[in-house]
Amino acid sequence: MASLGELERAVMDLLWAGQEAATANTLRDRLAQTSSGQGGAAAHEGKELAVTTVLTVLSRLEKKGLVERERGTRPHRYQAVSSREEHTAELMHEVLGSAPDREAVLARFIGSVSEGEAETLRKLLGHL
Amino acid sequence: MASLGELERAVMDLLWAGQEAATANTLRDRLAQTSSGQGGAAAHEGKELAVTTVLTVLSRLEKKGLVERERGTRPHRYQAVSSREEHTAELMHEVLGSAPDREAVLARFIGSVSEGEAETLRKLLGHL
DNA sequence: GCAGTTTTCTACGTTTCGTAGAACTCTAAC
DNA sequence: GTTAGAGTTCTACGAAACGTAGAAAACTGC
Repeated sequence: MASLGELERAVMDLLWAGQEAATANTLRDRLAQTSSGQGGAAAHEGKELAVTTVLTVLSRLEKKGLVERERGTRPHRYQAVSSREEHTAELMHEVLGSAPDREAVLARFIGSVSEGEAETLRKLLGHL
Repeated sequence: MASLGELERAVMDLLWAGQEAATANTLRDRLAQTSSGQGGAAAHEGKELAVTTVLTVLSRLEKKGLVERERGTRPHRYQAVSSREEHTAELMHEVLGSAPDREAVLARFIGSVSEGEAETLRKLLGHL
């Protein structure tokens, strides 16, 4: 129960991009616009989706614990529970966690990281 | 097309555990045995599967690029394309790769790694 | 109270995965 | 060289996840 579908991801991308909570309608509009400019990460191009579709997806994302909704206001407002970075990092831990030989995996992982990122990691590890 | 089903994972676990290529029959037998001892990572307990089931799963894993088969010998022999560590590390890169802010993700990731592993990482990074 | 907006319920088509029978293809023994 | 048995491929079905959305219910402002 970790991976997202195409539309689910598109919605999360919007929620992660905009810092404020958004309504289903807003999201539907943004989904329709995305990718009109140039090739972003939008698989859902100019497609005009029904609002109910977006709502269904949002409910599913809520059930998965990725999205939180304010039920107080009438047009409910939705927002990501954690930032994209937090979520991605969590996912990485999930992937890593299922391995009995974590250190060996980390070794491979580090082996194929760019020098710039390696430098960043060194700094981060120094702080511990 | 990255995540595995329960049975697919069980099969991969066997292929990763045994260093030699195995036949579908062998795998079926091992799947049946697993977990008789104590709680391993075997969701597929004493269940006796049909060989065709195992073959289907192996074919799917082959299509996904996780498994390789020797077609020369008659009972085809199957083996993992890459080690579990390689595969897991690759998965981690996949997860990370989809993020625009890789460094921020790495920061979060490192932040929640055990001290022992941090030490390992420091060593590995020193070698670059 | 009513019209419009918003949310929930229900549903259907597609894909993935567990599962396996039926049919086809080898190989070894005769 | 034919055949029986082992092995592989084809085909298929049920369950779950996901994209998609209409119908119905709930709410809000007038």
